Amino acid sequence: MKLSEKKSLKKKEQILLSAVKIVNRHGYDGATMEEIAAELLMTKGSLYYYFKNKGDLMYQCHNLILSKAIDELKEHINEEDSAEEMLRNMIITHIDFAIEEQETFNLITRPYHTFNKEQLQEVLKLRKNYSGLFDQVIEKGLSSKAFKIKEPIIARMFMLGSMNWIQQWYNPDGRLSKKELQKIFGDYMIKLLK
Amino acid sequence: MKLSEKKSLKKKEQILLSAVKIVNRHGYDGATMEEIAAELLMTKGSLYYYFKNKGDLMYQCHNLILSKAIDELKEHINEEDSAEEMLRNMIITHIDFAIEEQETFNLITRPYHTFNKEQLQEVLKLRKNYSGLFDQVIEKGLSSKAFKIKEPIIARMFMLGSMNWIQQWYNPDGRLSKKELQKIFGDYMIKLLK
Amino acid sequence: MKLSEKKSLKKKEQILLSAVKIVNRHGYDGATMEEIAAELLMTKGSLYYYFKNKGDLMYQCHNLILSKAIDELKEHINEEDSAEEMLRNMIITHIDFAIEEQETFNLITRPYHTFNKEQLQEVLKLRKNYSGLFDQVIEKGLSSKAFKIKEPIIARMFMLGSMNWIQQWYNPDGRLSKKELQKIFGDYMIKLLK
Amino acid sequence: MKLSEKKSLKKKEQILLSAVKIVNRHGYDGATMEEIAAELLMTKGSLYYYFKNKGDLMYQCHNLILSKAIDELKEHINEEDSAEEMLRNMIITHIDFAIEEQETFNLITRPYHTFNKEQLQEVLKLRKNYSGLFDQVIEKGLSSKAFKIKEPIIARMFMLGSMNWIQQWYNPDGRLSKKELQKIFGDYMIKLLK
DNA sequence: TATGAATGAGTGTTCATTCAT
DNA sequence: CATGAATGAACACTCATTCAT
Repeated sequence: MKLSEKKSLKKKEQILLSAVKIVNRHGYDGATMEEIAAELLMTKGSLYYYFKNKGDLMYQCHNLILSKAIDELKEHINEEDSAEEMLRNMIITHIDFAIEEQETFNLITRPYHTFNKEQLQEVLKLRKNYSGLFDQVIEKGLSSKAFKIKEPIIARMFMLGSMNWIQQWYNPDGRLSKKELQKIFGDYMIKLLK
Repeated sequence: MKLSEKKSLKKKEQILLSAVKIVNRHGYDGATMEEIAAELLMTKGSLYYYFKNKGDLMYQCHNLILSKAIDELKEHINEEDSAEEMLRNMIITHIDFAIEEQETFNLITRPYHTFNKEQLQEVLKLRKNYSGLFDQVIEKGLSSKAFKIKEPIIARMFMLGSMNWIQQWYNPDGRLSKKELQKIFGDYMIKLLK
Repeated sequence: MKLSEKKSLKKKEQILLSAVKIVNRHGYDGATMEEIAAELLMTKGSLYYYFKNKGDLMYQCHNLILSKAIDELKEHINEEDSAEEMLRNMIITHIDFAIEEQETFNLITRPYHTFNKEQLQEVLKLRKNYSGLFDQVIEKGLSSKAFKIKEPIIARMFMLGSMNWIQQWYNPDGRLSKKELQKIFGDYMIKLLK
Repeated sequence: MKLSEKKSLKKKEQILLSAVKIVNRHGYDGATMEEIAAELLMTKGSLYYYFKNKGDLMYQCHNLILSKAIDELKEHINEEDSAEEMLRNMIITHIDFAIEEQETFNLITRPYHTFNKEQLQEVLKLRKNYSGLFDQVIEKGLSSKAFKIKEPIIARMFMLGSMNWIQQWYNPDGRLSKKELQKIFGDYMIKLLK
């Protein structure tokens, strides 16, 4: 890879991070190319050198965060730990993303409104990937008899839903710290699965 | 009340229902006055005869659905039934709304973006009202020793979150019918609380 | 004239007075049919029974006030009084109208924008009429050698302009009362003409 | 300053001049962004690149003309000339602006309707500035005993009013040329003040 | 590469006007 | 006579997108 290409990639990433910030603040629709560019002291025209259009940029934002989350989740999956341990770690990660990344992690309302066909396909693939990791661990728990549950898929969606909702009500200055919350949610999940 | 006033109220309701439909389709921001009017074979100008502005219309949509939901929930609360029975019924109702009403019931992302100050205040009041009904039943279950749980508020949010998420993945043609889903969710909730 | 016609005329006058009030408050463009009607607890649709359109109503407002002013001016013109006395009285009247009637008496900026061709013609006739009364008195003063001035028409416009401007700066709570103002303006006018 | 900035400023000025033309033709309310843009073969969207909104543009129009007028007035104020000479020159300038710039110079009816709070404040400051220059010269005439007048502020408003009115009746093809008019008005003013 | 500038389609809102009842 | 209701044209404003330099 040439130096110039490297530079370009770096810039692209910078823009992406700036965009993520704005999207988390104002949502996909509320984010304007102007504001994203301003964050980096650029002009909106320049964004089109790196991204085909707004949709593309938005898609890559979501993709970036989602991929990051997948990577972090994978780190918790291994042979040594028990299903319960792994799941508790995954819950911590998910809640971290839900609270910290807000909108871009939001496994969005009406994704077909924000993304085009190809993007949507890719997004759905990633999400399947993401959910699959949870399924995998639940499956492991089931085969080791640690968990007992009839509809594991529904249970997984049940769990993810409850965690995604956190961003609607979480208050950093609230009675419970993020850590305590993660602990409680872990407990509930385990209780649910056992 | 005069006949003409009745008629006007009816029209207002018609518009509201039409708006709810559009909002459920495209979200609050995506809904245009034009499309809402077109649904009723009117012109957008006419909408302003009944509603002060788009914000007002959107607010009343949300208010309408939320109030309906509250009313239905209340029907399930009484002295005879056990906390478990009541809760199961409430879950059925909530899932019905989440699936059927989609966006307008969606206990929205960034409500302060969609609603103005006064509207927001009213909306938050209604939501508190709504959640309060769940809290009430959980409380009853706790005092009758039917439920055992340490953080009832968190549990309630856990439950509501999992149900709100349903609209993201529910597929009417899927393996499980809505009814089956409601049953399973009920079971999970009870397991969680016991 | 039939009773019904009399009634209709009365209603027309009521509307006119209401319209004058609104116009004085918001200007010709700023006045809305809605507000004018509301002032009389009517609905705007009804106004069209009495007036062809907004332009017509606006025109008749101006016409009404202007005619009233002409009538009052005429009362000051007679054989006995000196030109100076008559002029002083006319100044008092003019200033009264300028301050009290504001916009409707405003011998308007861009009348061709507010009025149509025929209306404009009529308005210009009335205004000529109005100015003519001042000219008449100035003429009288000139022939009686009470006044000495070379360009009486210009002088008259000079005088009217200075008085019309009063409504831009007059403050009822200011240092000078309306009466004092009228006196001072009278003095200045006489000084100018002598 | 960079070349591009200079260019931008120039464009801004062009737009301003175009806007002034349109406003003089149709008034502040009557001027549409569309028409202003069309005058320069632009589309209205482009105007918003240079001005925040219509109010801003309108304000800057008025500000521009008023500032220009103040500058020209100031050129007539100096130590050598007599108060009378200076005043005659100022009258010429004022009448020039009143006739040539019409609406934008019009020391407007209901400015609080056209301008927002901050703009209004600035406008009023400029106007005070403007009137103050006249007051200054009158004051000078009074202290040199060239003028004798009891209420100099009222006299100044008397004078400005008479001149502002000129734009209502001035006809370039009339009996008197602008120059002759300016001479006559000067004479009247001096007569008034002496 | 980056930018300044321009565009045009879209959207909410206002309001005079019309008309059946 | 009066009204409720509907209309449609007009207008300010936003914003993604384009493109010459």
